[in-house]
Parts: sequence; structure tokens; C-alpha cells
Amino acid sequence: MGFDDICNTGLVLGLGFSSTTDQKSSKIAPLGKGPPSLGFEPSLTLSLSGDHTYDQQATKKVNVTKPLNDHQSPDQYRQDSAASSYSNASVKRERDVGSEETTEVERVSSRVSDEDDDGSNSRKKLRLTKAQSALLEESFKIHSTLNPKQKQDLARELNLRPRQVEVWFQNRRARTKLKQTEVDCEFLKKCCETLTDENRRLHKELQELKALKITQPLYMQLPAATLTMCPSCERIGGVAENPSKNPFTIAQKPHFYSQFTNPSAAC
DNA sequence: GCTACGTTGCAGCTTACCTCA
DNA sequence: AATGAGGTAAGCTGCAACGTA
Repeated sequence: MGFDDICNTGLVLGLGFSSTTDQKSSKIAPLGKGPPSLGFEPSLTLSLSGDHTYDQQATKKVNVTKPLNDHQSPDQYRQDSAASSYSNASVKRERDVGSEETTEVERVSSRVSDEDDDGSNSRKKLRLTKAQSALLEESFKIHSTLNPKQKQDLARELNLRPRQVEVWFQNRRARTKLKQTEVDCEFLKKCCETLTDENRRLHKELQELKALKITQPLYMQLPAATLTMCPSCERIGGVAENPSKNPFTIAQKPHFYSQFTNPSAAC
């Protein structure tokens, strides 16, 4: 990557050709998601002049030659490799480890100590091992948020960075919330369906009542035993022992009364 | 006490990578 | 082998709470 311009602002603006196979990233805007194209294309880059991390990351093309431990499956190796190669590139807000300088030192030392850097400038996709996930889940069950000390301890125990633990918990909380939202949504859907059915049933009942009202007074259709007189307003009401069997439950149907002429609110 | 400012943690949204059907 | 969908780690932004000068 040829940087032409080094100003005393500490920023480096580079314009030139770069191989797109290693996905040099512009810190101004993320590259598109499309597949990497082969060959050389014009590139514009902006970075800190003293930023060895980015420089190294952009230029260093290391293939993974780390020999597998005999106890590691290839998949395990891949996961561990990815975990240890946690990329700090373009991490704008690194708050877990003190000052910027400290962070930078950590980045470099981490890079140096970690042999799995594949050199691609693309965002590393860490896959947590099953053991790591299990422990994180266990911790999450105990407390869904971590205080700094808990975060540090957990990170040390998992051999991860505190930031990774923090991100995991953030995402975990988000997933939990999303899941709960989905459950709530399902519940509300069911409620809506039930109410719609009920509404439909009541409409139908109303239609039937209206039809009956046209032909004859309602009380004439009911057995005498089911008719009762409201003691307050002296109106006839029906008492259904099983309202579900008798759709015409007059007593349940509220009637209007005037508080001036009928002080009783019992019906 | 009030204000301005910096720090920190989190939520919400988004991006990018990985896996699998 | 290619591809689209889903899962998820990580980035970015905004906000609120808190401490400090």
C-alpha cells in the first residue's frame, strides 16, 4: 500500500492501486459486501500514520501455518485460532483497557503473539468454542449484566478479551429480548384471534336477537322459569343456569337506566 | 448549587462472516 | 460448486448516568 501523503496531522491519505483480494479497508466507509474481486483496483485509504496495527494488518499476509495441536480437531483449531486472532482493526471505542496507548500496545503485542493472523483486513469472525459458550451461558443465567470485575474475571477465565465478553453479553441480551418479543407477539396474535372469534360470535348473536325481536317479544320465547324480575327496576330478565347453552341471556345484557329515575345500579 | 465536559455502559441497529441445507 | 437463509460476533451511534473540575 503506497501512502503518498503523510501530513503532520497524523493522518495518512493514500491513493493507489491495491490488490482487492486482501480487502484493504478504507476507514472512511466500509467496503461493499460483494465478493472480493481479483486483480488490482484503485483504492483510497485514510489511516493514522503511526498506526502500525492497521498497517500491519493491511500489508501482512500471513497464511495460517500454525500446526494443529494433537488434541485439537481442525474445527477446534479453527475456532481457537479465530478466537485468538480477535481483530482490533477499526475498533473505535476501546474502553476496556485503559488509554489509547495501552490499547495500541495490546493490539500490537496481541498481533505479534498471535500467530494466526491471516492478514486479511476483513473483520474477523470469532467463533466461540462450545466450552466458552457454555461458560458464558452459565454466567448469563446468573446475571445478565456484568460489572467490570466480573467481566475481567470471565474474560481471563475464557481467555478472551473483556470487550469480547461484553459484546457477547450485549448480543445475548438482545437475543433474549428478541425472543421475548416474539413470544409476546405470538401471545397477542392468539389474543387477537380469540377476540376476533368472540366478536364474530357476538355479531351473529346480535343478528339472531334482532331477527327474533322482529317476530315476537323475547320473553315469550323463554321458559317461564328462566325469567326473573329485577327487584330494583322491575324489568324482566333471564337467568340462565348455563349461559353458554342459552345464547339469549337477557340478564347479562345490560340495559340502560337513568340514575334519576332508577337509583339502583345493581342491574 | 449549577454547568460543562469526559467517561462508561447499554440498547438498538447494522454489517460482515460463517455454517448449513 | 453455488447459493440463499439464518446465526452471531463485532462495529457504530445515541442516550443516560455518573464523576469531576
